Amino acid sequence: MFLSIDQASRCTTCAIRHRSICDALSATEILSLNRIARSRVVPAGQMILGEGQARSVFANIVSGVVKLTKTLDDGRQHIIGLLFASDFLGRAYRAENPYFAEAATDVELCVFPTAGFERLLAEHPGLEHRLFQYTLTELDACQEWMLLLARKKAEERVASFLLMIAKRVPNMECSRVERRDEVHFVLPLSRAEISDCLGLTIETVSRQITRLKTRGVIELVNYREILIPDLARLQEAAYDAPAKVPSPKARRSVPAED
Amino acid sequence: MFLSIDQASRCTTCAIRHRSICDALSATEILSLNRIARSRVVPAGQMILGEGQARSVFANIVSGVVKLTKTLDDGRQHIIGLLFASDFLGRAYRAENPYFAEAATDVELCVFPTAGFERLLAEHPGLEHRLFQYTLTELDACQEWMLLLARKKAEERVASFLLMIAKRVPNMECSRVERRDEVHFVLPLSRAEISDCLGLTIETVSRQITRLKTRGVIELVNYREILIPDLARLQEAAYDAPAKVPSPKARRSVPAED
DNA sequence: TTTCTCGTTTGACACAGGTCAAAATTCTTC
DNA sequence: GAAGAATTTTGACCTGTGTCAAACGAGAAA
Repeated sequence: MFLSIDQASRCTTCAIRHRSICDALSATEILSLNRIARSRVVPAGQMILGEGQARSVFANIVSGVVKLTKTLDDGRQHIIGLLFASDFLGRAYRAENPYFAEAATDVELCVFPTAGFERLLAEHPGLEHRLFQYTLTELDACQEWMLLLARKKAEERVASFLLMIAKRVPNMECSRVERRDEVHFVLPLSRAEISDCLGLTIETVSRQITRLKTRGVIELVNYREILIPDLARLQEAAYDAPAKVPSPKARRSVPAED
Repeated sequence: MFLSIDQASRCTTCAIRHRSICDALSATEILSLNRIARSRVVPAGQMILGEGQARSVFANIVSGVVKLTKTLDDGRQHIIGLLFASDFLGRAYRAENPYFAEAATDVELCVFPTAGFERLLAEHPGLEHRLFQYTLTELDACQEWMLLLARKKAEERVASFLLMIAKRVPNMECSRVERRDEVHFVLPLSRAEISDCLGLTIETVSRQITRLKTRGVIELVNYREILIPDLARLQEAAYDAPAKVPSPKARRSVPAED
């Protein structure tokens, strides 16, 4: 399970080095992390971290997609987050992990042992600072997603989801020449998983994808492979334009004087 | 707007001292915060912080309830969070504030000027650590709420909301003697605001409250005042029992070997 | 090739929750 | 107190999404 990698070169050749938690760390901090890091490959569908599991796991996602899920005990479930390459997995300072982490695709991880990582966190304020920054970004994304779940219609949700994927999944092995504004990607999730992201059913997701296809907003190469001819049109379908200033209709409050 | 308070005694007599961000800070850190803090009272309905506003505001909520909202530009809106006494308002390290903050009830704040607070944050790792902890708790709550928005039915949502309020709003000015397990509180939000928390309409919230009343799970003293005869029953109605172990129906993934 | 399985789409129908409108209650102001 | 405004409840009806079931691929195995 643990691949042996040449320690000296690992971080210098790391593909996510400058986008992950490791960016903006001091040389000492990087070195300390490097010393305890272990590479690990997890096949699609395998559990990485159990909900309520005693201790957390800490890891950078090097490649692939990880899904984080929460479940009600009658089986209703929701994917509270997706982790892509350069994202960080693991909840510091929590005795129990509040969610369930599973590889959505084959995943490469750079794993840090729990005890060692927590020690480093205590020793290096720079590392904690970086993790704090990352957590704030997570919180932003989570609050944005709440708005989607609370107020967007099915078609807007599906469009928003595709937009999010288009922004984060790199256009790998793409045979055709890409035009400007054209995006091509392979969905890392099944329809069932997409519906668990969006608070919908499989059927509704499928219908809305068909609808977007019919309207020409997206093209399906096959079930998993999607081509976006014009990102702007998808963005429009996603209603991805939070108001800068609250509209008069929605707001009634008095502006602050101070 | 800025009340003058005796600096020396402010923190020692502070009601939220041991629950807020200020708890677990060193004497030096508390003193530094105290030095820049200003007390401020905001009447219900007044805006505290605008969405996308240039710089953030930092403050402890001393009393009252603050609502944080996000709005789509056709007026659809959602309350992404409520802040109660001892909670912290303000997003560090963000140039633009991602939400809109407004006093839901009359609110007492302990405000820290932006520049001063950020300087303290840089100087005192202990303060940043505390804020990080707080942010993690916020993220937990946010992810829990996502599950509610994605998968709970209207009645469960309303029950969950009342449960959350029952846990956080102290039973003030309660005339009748409280029995064991009996909770009594004044709703800090209107039906419209509750519906904006739950991703529902006013009418649906009203109907579900009526339904809970009919079933005897709650009692209405008046529109705003609610009595919970038995918290356990409300908890049941809220379906507030996330699975510890994913149910076989919902999960299909292979457990990790490692 | 055929057959099987799994994931996806499509169709028919039901119902939870949304929408619109009016009545009831509470709060505010005079 | 009365009058008016605002909030909440209730009712009637409608629609978007869920549910159930069947058909349709696309791979995998034989």
